[in-house]
Amino acid sequence: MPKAAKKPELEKAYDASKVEDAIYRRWEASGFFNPDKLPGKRKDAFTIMMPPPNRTGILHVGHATGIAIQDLLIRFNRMRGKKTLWLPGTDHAAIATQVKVESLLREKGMKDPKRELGREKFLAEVVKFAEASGATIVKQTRSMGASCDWSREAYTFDKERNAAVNEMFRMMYEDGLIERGYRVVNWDPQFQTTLSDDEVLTKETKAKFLTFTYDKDFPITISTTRPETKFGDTAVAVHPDDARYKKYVGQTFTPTFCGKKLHIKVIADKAVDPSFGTGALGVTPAHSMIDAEMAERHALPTVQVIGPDGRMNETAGAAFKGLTLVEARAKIEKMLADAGLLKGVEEIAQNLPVAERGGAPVEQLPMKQWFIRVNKPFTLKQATLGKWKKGEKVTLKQLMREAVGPKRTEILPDQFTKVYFHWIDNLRDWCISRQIWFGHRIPVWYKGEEMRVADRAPGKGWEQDPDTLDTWFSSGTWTFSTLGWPKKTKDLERFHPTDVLETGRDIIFFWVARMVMMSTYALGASPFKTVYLHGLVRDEQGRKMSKSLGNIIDPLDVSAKYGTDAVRLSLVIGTAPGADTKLSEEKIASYRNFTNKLWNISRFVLTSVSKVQRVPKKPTAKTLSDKWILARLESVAAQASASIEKCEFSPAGEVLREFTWTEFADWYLEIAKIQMHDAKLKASTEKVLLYVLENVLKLWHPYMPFVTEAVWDLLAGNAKGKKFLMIESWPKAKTAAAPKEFTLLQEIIGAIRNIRSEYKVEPAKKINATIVAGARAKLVKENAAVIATLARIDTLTILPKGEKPKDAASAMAGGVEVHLPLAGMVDMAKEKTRLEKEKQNLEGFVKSLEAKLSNPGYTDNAPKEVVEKTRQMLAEKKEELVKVQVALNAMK
RNA sequence: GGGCGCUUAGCUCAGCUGGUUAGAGCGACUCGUUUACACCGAGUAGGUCGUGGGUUCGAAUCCUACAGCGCCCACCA
Repeated sequence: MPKAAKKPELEKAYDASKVEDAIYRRWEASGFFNPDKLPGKRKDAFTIMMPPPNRTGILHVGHATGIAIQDLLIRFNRMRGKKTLWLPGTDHAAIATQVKVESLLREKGMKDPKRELGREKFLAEVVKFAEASGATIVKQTRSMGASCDWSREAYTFDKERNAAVNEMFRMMYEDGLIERGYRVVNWDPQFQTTLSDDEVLTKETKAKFLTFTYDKDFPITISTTRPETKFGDTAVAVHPDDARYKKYVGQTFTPTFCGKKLHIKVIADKAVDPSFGTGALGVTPAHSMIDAEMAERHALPTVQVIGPDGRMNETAGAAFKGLTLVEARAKIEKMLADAGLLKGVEEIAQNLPVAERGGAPVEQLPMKQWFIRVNKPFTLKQATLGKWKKGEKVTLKQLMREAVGPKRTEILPDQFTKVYFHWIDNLRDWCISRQIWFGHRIPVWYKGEEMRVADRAPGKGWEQDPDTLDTWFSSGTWTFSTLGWPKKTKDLERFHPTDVLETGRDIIFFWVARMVMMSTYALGASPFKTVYLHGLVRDEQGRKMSKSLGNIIDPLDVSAKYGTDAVRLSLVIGTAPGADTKLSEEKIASYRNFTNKLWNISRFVLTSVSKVQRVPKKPTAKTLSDKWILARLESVAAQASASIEKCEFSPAGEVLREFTWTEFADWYLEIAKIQMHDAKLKASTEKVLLYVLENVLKLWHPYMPFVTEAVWDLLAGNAKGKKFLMIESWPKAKTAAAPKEFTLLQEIIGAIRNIRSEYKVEPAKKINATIVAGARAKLVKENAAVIATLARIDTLTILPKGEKPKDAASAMAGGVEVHLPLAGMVDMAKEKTRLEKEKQNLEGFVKSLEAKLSNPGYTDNAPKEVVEKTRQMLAEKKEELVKVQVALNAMK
């Protein structure tokens, strides 16, 4: 044990790299990351499920942002006495990981890794990679200081999560929500798999827009950018009101298009825009989802002419079979031109659908796949969202819509609620089967014509569906599969629904919506109370970070250089939810400066007090400055707490920063130096210093866990029952009015400093000051030492009100006059105009408030607090009005 | 095409439901090494709040039109 009186030795500059690892190891060893091991009675739970990073590589700065925000919330709530669970994990990310491993194997010289290795060996490679990647991610998450419960770590592809996936599939299948069907799907010819609508992006390209007829006898001219699909046309659609084509509607033609005979029915559909192109369009039900919908309305047959290999198939005719789409397109154009059928070629801008991964053009093809039906009513097995009872019929879409909104799941920033609803309204059935090897195998077994849904083979001769599930199917269960579902565990009961989901705004549809769907469906409750979305972290010029631009800021690199706390601050302060943020090393360096500032504040306090000790209770304030700093601390704690509760991390951080740097360090610390010279004030000043420091450390802990814990260790090092700052209790927060006299004191000091620089008094030279203090004489007298030191005055003379300082010439000789109150310097004419304007404004304001309060519609309907606040404001404004009037009268 | 935003100091942004003289950080400039900190301190300069109109006693804030920028969704075939 160190001796009680021994003072800590602190380095001049804070060196994060020397302390962080050890601190994290001590936190982890304490067990306090685990909610079950937290001390004290903790009734309320606070839960965050960490969005599992993909096991495709390493953490980037976006992950670091998430970790910083989530850890902030977790540490804040842990200190506030909540039973906090932050459950970490990783995502197998099916397609992304498989694609990554494939390309790694190619780099090693394999030409077609999947074919060369076969399913089993290839999967072994993927698993090996995923394991290594998972280990890296965990290590990196630790180094960011994440206080998550590693004992509950989950993986979207482990046994428990597989059980949850299978159970979810079974339930939905039995409710008729999962269905196998032959439908037009998004097909990625490069990776040979289906994609969900959300995995398809658009890319702007130029395309040839051909206008032509199928053959010379066909009466209607159509246009397309994709002539190769026209072999699959089964109709031509026109608008019902289009007079040009009315006579053909209902007729069937059998034109020969580039050597292939078609059966074309002319149909009328309101979806057709008569003003675009020729006002007629060839309907290709097999290769366009829009056309497929039209085909459904008109009972048209589907003819597939493009194969899964991205080439023309035999239905397109012998002359075209095997051609790539580009080849076929050129050939058709030439044939049409040669036959004199081509009426026009135009170059137009077109949005080409491409795969999110790989970027290959996506084809729309009819295929037999598994779908989740979002518009199909099913019978609820439990009361849901407080709106529906067990046994009622609803659709998944209804559930997803109802779960979000005021008093339900709240999305921050608010404007994303609209985006969410917009997406829900346009949502189509979700294709969940993928022709990817890496992923949860579809739990369906076939034997001849028979089909069963089961975890394991139902018997001999059954073969499992070769496909796997869309990775978001398993991620959708994340908030509850991580707690043991489908088993009815204690964790599930205690920690679900979770409190906050913090994630990137780019996966609101992919993930957030799917979690809402799965949780409301399976558990009858929305999976989280608040969704906090962060934006993209960009470089200092606002560009996306990418390897090719070489502008990537690796959170681990900069953490090593500037300290993890600095990196976390730079990601949390100065950013707004949902908005993209720009990050630069300069910004990180400025927050490193702040961590160092806090370190040095601590160093000063710890080395200048006679005894390092904790001061748990608010000490007695002996001076104006003591009163001021203690009141400010309380207000700041109240403000910061309120802001953090509302997930306003940046404002809270700014308030704390302002308090710590400007108020505590620049003002109070300087004053404390003076007070500590006074034997009568020494002991009390030390207590104030220690007390404020202790609370500053607490308030900052969620933002900068490492440096605060490091200092705490020094502060509480000798205390009995020493604990981690991590589990200390959050400062009690009340708003307290700081004494206004202190502001005046600051003004006096400022005024003298100004005069010094006005007279260009050399800095080292002390001056004499005569203060005409008037009514403030008491204040000046009591704080004479502070004024004299901070303003560097040698002798301070306080003159009673009305008496003028003697010689103006003394200023030249180093004597300075300070006239107080400062209002004496104000231009009277200007002041009068200002006051008159203010009077007018106040009168109007008072009038409007009175009108508001005399309106029963307002007083009866508005919330009580709001009405009360209005009353208070009225009283305040009336008082102000009187003051303004008095001031005006005094001027006359 | 539909939807959602943004435009405030040289740069990055705060500014909540209208209410003192519009703020912060970074940068610039001046001064200063006083034993917590130069990863620092004391100061200074810099804004007709995108433009026009409107509502109001009062507008950066509300409404409206316009201009510029961004994001999301859909694809006109």
